[in-house]
Amino acid sequence: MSDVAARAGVSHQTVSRVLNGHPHVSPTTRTRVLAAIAELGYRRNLSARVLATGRSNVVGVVAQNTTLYGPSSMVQAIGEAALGADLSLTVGHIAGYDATAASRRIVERLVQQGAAGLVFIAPVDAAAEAMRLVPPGIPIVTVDGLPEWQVTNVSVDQHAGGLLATRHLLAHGHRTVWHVAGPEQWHGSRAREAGWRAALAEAGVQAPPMLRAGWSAASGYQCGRMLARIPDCTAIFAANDHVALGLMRALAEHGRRVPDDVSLVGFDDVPEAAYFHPALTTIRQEFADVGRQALRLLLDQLVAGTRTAASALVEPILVDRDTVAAPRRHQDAPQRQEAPQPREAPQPQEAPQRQKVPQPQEALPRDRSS
Amino acid sequence: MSDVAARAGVSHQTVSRVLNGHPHVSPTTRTRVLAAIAELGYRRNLSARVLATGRSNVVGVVAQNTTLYGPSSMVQAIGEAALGADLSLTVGHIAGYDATAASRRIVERLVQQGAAGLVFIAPVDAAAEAMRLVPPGIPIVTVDGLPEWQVTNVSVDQHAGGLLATRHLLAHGHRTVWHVAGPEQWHGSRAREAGWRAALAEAGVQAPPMLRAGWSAASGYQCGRMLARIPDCTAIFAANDHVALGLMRALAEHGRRVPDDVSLVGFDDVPEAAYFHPALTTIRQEFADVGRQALRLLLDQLVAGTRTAASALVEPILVDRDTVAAPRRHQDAPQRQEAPQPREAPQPQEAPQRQKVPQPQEALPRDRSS
DNA sequence: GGACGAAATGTGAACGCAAACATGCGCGGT
DNA sequence: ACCGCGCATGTTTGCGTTCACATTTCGTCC
Repeated sequence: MSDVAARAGVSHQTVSRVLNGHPHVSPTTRTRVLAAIAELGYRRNLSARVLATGRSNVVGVVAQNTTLYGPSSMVQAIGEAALGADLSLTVGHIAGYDATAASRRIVERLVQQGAAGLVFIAPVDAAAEAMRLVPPGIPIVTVDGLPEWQVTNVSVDQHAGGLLATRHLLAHGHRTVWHVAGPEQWHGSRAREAGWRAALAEAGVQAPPMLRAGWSAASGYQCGRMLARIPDCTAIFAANDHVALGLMRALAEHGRRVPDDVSLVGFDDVPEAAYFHPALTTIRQEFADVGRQALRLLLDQLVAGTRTAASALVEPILVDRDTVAAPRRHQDAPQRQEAPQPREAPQPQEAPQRQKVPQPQEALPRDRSS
Repeated sequence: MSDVAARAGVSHQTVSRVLNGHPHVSPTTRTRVLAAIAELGYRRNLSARVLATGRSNVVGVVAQNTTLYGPSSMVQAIGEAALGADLSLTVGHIAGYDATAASRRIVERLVQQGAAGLVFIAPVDAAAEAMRLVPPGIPIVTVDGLPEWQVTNVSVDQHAGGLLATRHLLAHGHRTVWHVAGPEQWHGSRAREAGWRAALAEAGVQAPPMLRAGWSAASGYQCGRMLARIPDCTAIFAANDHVALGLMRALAEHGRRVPDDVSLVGFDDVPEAAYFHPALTTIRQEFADVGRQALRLLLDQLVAGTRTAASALVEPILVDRDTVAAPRRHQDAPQRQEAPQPREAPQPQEAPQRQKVPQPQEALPRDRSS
């Protein structure tokens, strides 16, 4: 910086003023300084700046399972929003599911780095523990956190999602709705389950036993192998879209057609859900919206200078596609089970009127993979 | 720090020594200092440290399209490897596809932050441009970069992947293989296309016209609507698994069965590919491996203190599942096209011997979504 | 034309740490 | 008994900024 000052024939302080856009700098010196900066290829040292000012404009994000669609979408959205707010982002990626030690290290580092604020993507309790390590002065926002943590939180209303899915299935005339839930540790799983139970209760039907899956197609497949053997099971609410995919495969292998024999609702609305076979009816979570709101709430705290306990809920929406139909008449079902040709096609063109082009304007903007 | 020193009854320098694990500190003072640190909840200021030492242990990652499976897996792997190497990671997420401006800002910031090294996930040219802004002193590794950039690079051997896929289809007796390519700007797309052409050439067959898709199921679906009308098209090599999914749907809607009427090979091996309907034969990219190698190569440069131009190639592997079969005899095909019942089921249980359980031990460890 | 005030610029110190150098202590060897 | 060496610790300085304050310059009003 003093090199620049020397070259421009001014003091270092004037250079600093130019750099920070302070007033009381004459246009001529400003251009002279700017020219010197350009000629020397000078870049200000952010560490020194942080040291001198005591504040930084970096926001830390603590996330796990960032290969999953939800977390990665949210991190991406937070990143974009941060860029817009002229903040820089440091993302700490926690490996694996249980990760208290890893998250502790990450938080520790983020704090030492002087992060101005922290966003915890905390769909499981592990992340909450590390939150204690954050000095009270620095603002926090959780995503998918728990209200009892008493910090600003934003999440999708998972309970409403469970309600939506279950009601949708019941409205088509199903006696009851089965549920393949996600991992127990995830808050979202529990809330969706609660929503499912609530919808069942309000319809006055008893909840069938619940199955537990991971988030993967593989675990959905395992659950599906069980459910396919239960003739009474005509409607399933799946933990997420990939679990639904695994379910569909298992059902197909057992000759149970979707949606003719069993109806299915997923969760998330991953971009490819519209192209499953058949196209998946699902509950859409607007992850990008969640990420943006998280950053906004953090920003609010940053300018206020204090932690708050505000919160935002993003409403999920039902995306109706081809995996939900009215159940077949009850007497048909056993008849079908005893049919000699057990391995039949799972409904491809049998109901051509459902064969709508899967809304390209809806699915196109969201590209995945490779 | 001086507070700690005062409390422990030593000088600040001794505290510093303890913090950095320097020798020549007696065990008793060490424990005393440690105790004082714990009591005071002291945390060293990383900015000051960076300022004083001139070196930082943060690695910058410049990435775009981090919601895609590939990039997110790689970022995740880099993050885990970095944690292991006691480095911290700053991830700059570039929004959208064209992003020279955004990447420039991100690089600028990373450099100012004093990043010790940079990883560019650069599957398109946009990222390369910003690479010029990095001062020559600081090491760079690109992922999916181009050899002519003259920097250390690691990528999956996409050419070999194209070769693998095309040869596999040809080996099953297909006259030729069609290709639905990914976006032209992506280096990987071009390399896969080249591999496809090479395999075709070595078999002495002419390349059919090539289709261009995005990475999404939606764009695959659009391409599939065209290909489904071409009776000669019996084998397709898809840009990636999601494109393959879209293709499968379009083919099914036109009554063309996979693999009976047309065989299909995808790319990536996303966790749910084994649960597509039918299970997708695909080329697996070991993204996590790529990420780890990238960090290793960066580390090598960090200790060497110079940029190098080493590089690593990760070999893709063919994962054979249920979407590739021998083509039907030629006289069968037209007969099928003229059949009065045009909308028939796309091969569910007709070939039960292919109905293998989709290797749960392979798909289980990789959980996605929500 | 002088005084006053605002604008423009400069000066010194401090931020928290680590590196280099300086000091004090105890030990063993001749 | 003395010297010298190595270990343990303290002191000083500087990293590149910004901040608070001091100083100079310029325009303007009476």
